[in-house]
Amino acid sequence: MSYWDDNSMEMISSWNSPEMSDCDETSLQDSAHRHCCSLQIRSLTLFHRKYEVSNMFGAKRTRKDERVILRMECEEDNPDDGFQWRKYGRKTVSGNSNPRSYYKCTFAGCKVKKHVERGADDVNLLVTTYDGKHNHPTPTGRSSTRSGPRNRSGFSVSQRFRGLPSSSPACQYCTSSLKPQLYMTGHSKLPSFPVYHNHARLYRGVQWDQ
DNA sequence: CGGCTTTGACCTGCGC
DNA sequence: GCGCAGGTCAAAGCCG
Repeated sequence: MSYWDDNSMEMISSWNSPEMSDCDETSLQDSAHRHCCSLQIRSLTLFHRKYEVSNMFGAKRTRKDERVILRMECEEDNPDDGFQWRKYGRKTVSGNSNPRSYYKCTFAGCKVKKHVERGADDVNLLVTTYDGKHNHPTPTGRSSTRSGPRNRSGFSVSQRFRGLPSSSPACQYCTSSLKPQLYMTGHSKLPSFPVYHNHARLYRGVQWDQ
């Protein structure tokens, strides 16, 4: 890998196990697979890389300390990453007919935000951008006074699969070579380009299994 | 009733 | 300085 720090080491070791697959319709119906995927998304939140790469798009935007962009295939609009988010906005951005949703971490005092959007040419491609650094550990469960999970959009698979063990058995679907791909980190604001599945490889700062 | 999403309006930063 | 686009706010409505 061309970059290195303690945090990234933690992230890399987390990502290498277990395998992440492309979440096709069939595999997403398997609860073990969905839980497996959610664990790996959670691992990504441990990754905080210092700003160190140039902005290849030439955009001159205000820097923020931490930004991580995750690209993956998933049908969930808001897949579980281990934290609880509250949706505060939704916007259609130029170049992408799919709206972008904005979320804030609901933990008291935590100012981490993220936004999620679908790929312009592939609705199964989910691009999640994290802004900031959590100042609290990953909650063990969703803090909610409600007795049961809700079905409305924005709630994660973890609520539905909370009963699964934290170390789920090997996932039968997680054998694909396609992994969720972190393709840009440390940039302040997203350049206004549509997220095309076939072109994302050009923009990634980090590519898995290279 | 509390906490959530939705959604239009507003704010702000950047490019020209 | 202006216009555009991204990001945020907040009221209204929904749901358990």
